[in-house]
Amino acid sequence: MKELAKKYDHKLVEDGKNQFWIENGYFSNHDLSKEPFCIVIPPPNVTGKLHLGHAWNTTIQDIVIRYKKMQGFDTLWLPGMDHAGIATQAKVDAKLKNEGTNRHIIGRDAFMKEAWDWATQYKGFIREQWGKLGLALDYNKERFTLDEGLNHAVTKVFVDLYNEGLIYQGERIINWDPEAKTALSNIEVEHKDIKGYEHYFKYYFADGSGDYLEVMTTRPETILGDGAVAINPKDERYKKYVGKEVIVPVSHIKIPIIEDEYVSFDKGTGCVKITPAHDPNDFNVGVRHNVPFRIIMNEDGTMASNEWVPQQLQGLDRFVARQKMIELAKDDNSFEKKIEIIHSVGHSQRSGAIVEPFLSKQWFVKMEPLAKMVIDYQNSDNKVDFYPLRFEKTLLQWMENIEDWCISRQLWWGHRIPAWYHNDTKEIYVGLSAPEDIENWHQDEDVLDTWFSSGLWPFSTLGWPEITDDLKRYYPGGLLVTGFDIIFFWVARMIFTGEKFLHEIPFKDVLIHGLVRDAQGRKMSKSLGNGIDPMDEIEKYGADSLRYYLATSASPGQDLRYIEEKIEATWNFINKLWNASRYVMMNIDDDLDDNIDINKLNEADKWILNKLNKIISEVSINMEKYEFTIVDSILYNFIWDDYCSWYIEMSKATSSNIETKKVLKYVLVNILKMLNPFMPFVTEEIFQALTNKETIVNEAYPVVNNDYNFDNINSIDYAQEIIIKIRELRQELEIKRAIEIKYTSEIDLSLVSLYISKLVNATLTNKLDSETLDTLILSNGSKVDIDLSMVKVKSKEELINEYNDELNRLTKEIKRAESMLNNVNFISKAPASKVEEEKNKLVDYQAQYNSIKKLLDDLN
RNA sequence: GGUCGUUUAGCUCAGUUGGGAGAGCAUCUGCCUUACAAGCAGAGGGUCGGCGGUUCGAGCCCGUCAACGACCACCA
Repeated sequence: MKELAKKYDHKLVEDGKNQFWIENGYFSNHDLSKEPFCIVIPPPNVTGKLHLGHAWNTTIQDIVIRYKKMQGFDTLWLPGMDHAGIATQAKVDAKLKNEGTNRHIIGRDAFMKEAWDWATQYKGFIREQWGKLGLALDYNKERFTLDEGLNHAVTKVFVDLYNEGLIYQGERIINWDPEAKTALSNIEVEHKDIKGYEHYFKYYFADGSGDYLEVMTTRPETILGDGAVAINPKDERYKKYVGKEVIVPVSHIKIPIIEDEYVSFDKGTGCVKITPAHDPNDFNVGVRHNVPFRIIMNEDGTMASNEWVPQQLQGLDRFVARQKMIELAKDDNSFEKKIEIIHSVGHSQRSGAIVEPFLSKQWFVKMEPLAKMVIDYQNSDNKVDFYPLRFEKTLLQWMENIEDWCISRQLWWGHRIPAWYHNDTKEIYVGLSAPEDIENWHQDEDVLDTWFSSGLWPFSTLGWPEITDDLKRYYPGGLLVTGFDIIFFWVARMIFTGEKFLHEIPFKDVLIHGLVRDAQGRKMSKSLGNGIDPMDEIEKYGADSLRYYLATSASPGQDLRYIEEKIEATWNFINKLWNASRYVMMNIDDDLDDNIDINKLNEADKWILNKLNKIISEVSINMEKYEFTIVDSILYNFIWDDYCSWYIEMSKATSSNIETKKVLKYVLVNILKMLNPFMPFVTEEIFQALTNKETIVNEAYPVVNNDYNFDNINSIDYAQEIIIKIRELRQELEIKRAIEIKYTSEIDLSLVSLYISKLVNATLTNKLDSETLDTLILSNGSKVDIDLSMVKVKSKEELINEYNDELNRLTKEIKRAESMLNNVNFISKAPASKVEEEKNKLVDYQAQYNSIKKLLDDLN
């Protein structure tokens, strides 16, 4: 038998094990005779290293995969990474800038090579980190969202949706990121409350009367794009001006006053500048009233150089231009005032730049029919089950109010849009491959939103659109695990693409977790510098500690506050397991056979086997529901209290008994198996040493063994009551452990007295001569006398007080039980088992009461 | 404005079909009892945010209020 090191050293334990699992193909050899169970990993971005959120997310998946494997499924956990369009391109751009160049200088091909090199490097980092975490991934099937196969899937989806009219090209106001110089989808815009100003301008009437309309804007630079001023048709204040013209401040062009229901009375001044090319609402008004679309800004957020923009403003950054506009308006007496406000402003999720509403031609996915499909699906019996359930509502509400999805991005790093334009006729061709007379065509320069390819991940990774064996076998998957922050970005899109193209939603269950926060409850972020590198924590506490801590510290859907003391506590738990295992191994021989003869078991053996059966059943139920915090409390209490503190200690009384040794080992093996999905490294180490088997990962999950159900093991409960009482007495009366204590009992304790003797050095005798006794009333009311003649005993008053306290407590309990049992409604409505339970309690309480009453009467 | 979450011991959090309030850390006391002092044994500490309702019975279900937080929408 291998030996365990004297000290638990997580580094020694974890070193090499992941490599061992991979080399033996434990997670990549697939037994096709078994039922398949598949999880696809949420592909991390190739932009950086994994953070604690990734560690949490992947640990949960790993636990489920390992659990399912032990349950006899052919599990596939498919790894991969995401090319992360904007994010990666920004990183590579920054790198180029550092090297004194940029992507326009080096050109598209050279840039793509740089980006691929970047991606390859970061894929390596990520794989290394996955290895440290010990993830049961099948690396043979690893994919990347920009792989050729996945590109094939992306193109096919684009072409099919285009041919069906669900993808279209349109000129619209989109969210423009002036820093990344690309369009964004609505959900890539984060609204933040920031300080700004309401600026009030005077729009003088063109008739030279000197009168004016007051117009408010938060973005004065857009005044130059104004094509009209609108008022509400029912607004009596302004109705008379409709049809007249006003003069735009600074640019001094004339624009008409129009009426539109869109304008409200109570917001601003009731007069709204209409800037169709720079505001989505104005765009709609502009279309209705044929207001000219005047683009006054460049793609980088500087002011355009055209007839609408005065010379002094051309080329200025939009925010500089904003101030300049105010100054120029003051000069021509058209600036009224500004008022400071806090308002919500859209920021690019990736670059952080303030998003500019921008008129531009982009590709869109028509969402309504797709969203309806998802809603219908969730109303069917086949629906995806969300854990926790409330996130289904989040998804559906979004689907019900969905807007079309802008999918084109003005980037290079991504899936090229499969659209070509004819050089002469301007005709559009959309297809799986380029037109044959390619010299007459040029391809759309843009790439697709990263989430377009991520949205196909559950089947593109399995080879779709080819109908591969993997696709047939592993689609749809069993579970998706992800954070609530990407339900819209990712989960929703996988659901409708899966339903649309494979007519089946890509997973049965969706398990949603929250965010990892710092000890103060703040988001971990670069700007706060409060991020924690999971690799540092693994170095300090081991992957097992980190995994167990993450998996068991928050209930599903809740955020997790990272508290270092708690991961220390987890380390202590593993250390406890380690030492208990050492004890077991020190006491059993290599040739111990595993067949337990139930006729030779001691009371404690039966007791722990009973408990083990009970917790196996409870743990299994909660593993199925992903309730890992509950699994934790069951296992933790069983291992630390029942197994270590009670059973191992009691087993020392019968340590030479061969059946006890078998039970010690049997229970430990089952513990290791139940802990294995959570802490694969240390359980592997102990299991190998304990059993001489090759690995724990192919073991079957524990099941209830009906041979080990024993009735009436309550003598151990009585023994525990006596042990606790004697420990209290020793503490209170300062009786050293070396001094033996004698006691007598009304009930037969012959089967358990050896444990009491071992644990608290107390001996069962037939009769006590001593006059100085303390008496314990067991939970069944019977009496145990404890000899205290060796110490100064309690005074009569102290005893009377103690007994009275006890009687008071019991009186309350009896009253409570009686009132319940006298309640006709309780008897008739409560479950019979509950009524029975209360009756039994009452009998015990009364027995205890009578016994103590008698003691008290004897004293008096 | 809409939706959702959180509120339980000093701190961080569990508590899932409603049936006598739990853990870790912290605090106090006593122990190196040969697996474990990163440990063992004991102790103290909570009218489960407020109010109302349903129920034989509510931390748990319903209503309402409050505080904190998240997301969505709007923002001339």
